[in-house]
Amino acid sequence: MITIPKNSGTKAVALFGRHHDLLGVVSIYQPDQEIYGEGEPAKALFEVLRGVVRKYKLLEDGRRQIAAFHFKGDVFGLELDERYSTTADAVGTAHVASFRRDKVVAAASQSLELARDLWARAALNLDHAQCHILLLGRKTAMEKVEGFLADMNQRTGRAGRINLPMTRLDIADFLGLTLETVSRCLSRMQDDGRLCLSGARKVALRQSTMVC
Amino acid sequence: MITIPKNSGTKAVALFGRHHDLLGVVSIYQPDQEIYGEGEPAKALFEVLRGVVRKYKLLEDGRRQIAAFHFKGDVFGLELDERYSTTADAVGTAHVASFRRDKVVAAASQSLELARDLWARAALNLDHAQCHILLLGRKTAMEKVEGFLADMNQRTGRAGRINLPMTRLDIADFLGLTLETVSRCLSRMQDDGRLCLSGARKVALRQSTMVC
DNA sequence: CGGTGATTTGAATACGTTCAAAACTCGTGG
DNA sequence: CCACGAGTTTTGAACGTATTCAAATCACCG
Repeated sequence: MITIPKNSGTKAVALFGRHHDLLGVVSIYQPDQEIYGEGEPAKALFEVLRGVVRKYKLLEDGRRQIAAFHFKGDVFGLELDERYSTTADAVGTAHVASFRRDKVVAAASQSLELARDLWARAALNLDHAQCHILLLGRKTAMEKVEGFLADMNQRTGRAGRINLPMTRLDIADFLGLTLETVSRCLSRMQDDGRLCLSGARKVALRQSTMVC
Repeated sequence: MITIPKNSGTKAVALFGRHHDLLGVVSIYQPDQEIYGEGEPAKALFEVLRGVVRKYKLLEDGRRQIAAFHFKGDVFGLELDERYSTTADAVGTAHVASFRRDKVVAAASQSLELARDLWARAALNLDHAQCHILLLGRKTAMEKVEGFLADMNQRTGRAGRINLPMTRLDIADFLGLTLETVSRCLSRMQDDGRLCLSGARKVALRQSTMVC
C-alpha cells in the first residue's frame, strides 16, 4: 500500500525561494516515508523546506549506506539523469517541495541565474560526496564521528549546540560503522571532556574549532 | 619547480568530440604530473583523450583517498564551483583536453544539447561517487576488489581481459584498503579460479558476470 | 643481465564488529 | 502524575577482518 503524503499539493513555493517563475508542490512526509526509490524514473527534483531527508543505497542482504542527509535549503534528486540512483526518505516528519524536471530544464534554459544556481548545487553535492569518500575510505572511527559532528555543527548547529534528528543506526550507516561503535566514540569523547550529551540526541561541543 | 606539460597547446579538439563551437587545448601530462590541485581556482574543465587520470584528496598525515579514476572520454573537473575540491594527476602518460570554464558556460547557454550533455556528465560523476560511497562504507575487502574489477571490466575491459594501468597502492587508495590487502584478495581470487593474473597488471576474469 | 621499484607472502597486532544484556528515553494510558 | 512498554542507547566481552611490519620474490627498464 502506498502512503500518500499529508497535505500533498496544498501550497506552491519558488525554487531556492528566489526563482519565482518556477513553482514547486509542497508535500509533508511522515517519518520513514519514502520520497523516491532507487531506479525509479527521475521525474522531479526536491528542496527540503523543513525536517531532514536521508538518501541511501541498499545491498541485497540489507546492508545500508546513507550517502547524505539533507537539511532545510538543500536540494536533492539533482543527481538525476534518467533514474534515481538512490532511495530518499524522511528521517522525521519532513516538508519537501518538488519541481518537475522538464519544467526546471525549461526554466534553466531561459534564466542564466537559475542555470548557475543548479550548477552550483550539483557541484556542492559532488563536493560533499568527495569529502564523504575521504571520510569513509581513510578515517578512523573517532575521526569519522568527529567529522560528522563538525559537519552537523556547521550545517545546523548554534554555537556548538547540535540537535541530532537521526538515530545512532542512521549515523552508523552514514559513517560506515556499527551503531555500537558510534555510541562508544561519543561516550569516549564525553569522557575526554570534548562534548556533553544531554539525552542521546542533544550534543554540546566543547571546541567548536572543528572543520570538515 | 613547475613542470610544463609536453606539447601543451599544440592541438585543439571539440568537447565530447561533438561540440565544435567549443574548442579545447590538448596537453600531454607525464606520469604523476599534476593537472590541478585541490583548492586552486577552477578555471577549466577537462576531458581525457588518452591514458588515465586519478582524482584524490590527502589528509595532513599523508593518507590518500582516490575519489575516481578517469579514462578516455571521461570529463573531470566538472565538480567545479569556485575551487577544485580534489587534486588530479596523470597515472601514466595522459593526453588531456582542457576547456575554459567561462567559455563552457557561455556555450552552454547557447546550446541546449551542450547543457544537457554537461548535466548528464555531472549526474554520471555523482552516480559514480554514490556507488563508491556504498562500496567504501559497506563492502568487505573481497567485495571491494571484485567491484573494482567489475567496474574496470565494464569501462576498459575486452571480454573479461583487463589491463590495470595503476599500481596496487593506487587501487588500495581507491578502495580504502592497504596495498597488501588488495594483493591478498587478488591472490585469493586466483586461487579460487575466479581470475588469472599474467604479471601484476593483466587480469583475465573467469566470470564476466560481474556487475557494479 | 643487473638493479630498482612493485608485488607477494607471512606473522603478529589492532581496530571495529558481533553478540549479549543492561540502562535509558519518551510517548501513552491508567 | 506515575507506571508501563517499546524502541533506542550504552556498555561489556569475545571475536574476526584488515592492518602493520618484515622479508622474499617478481618484473621491467636500461
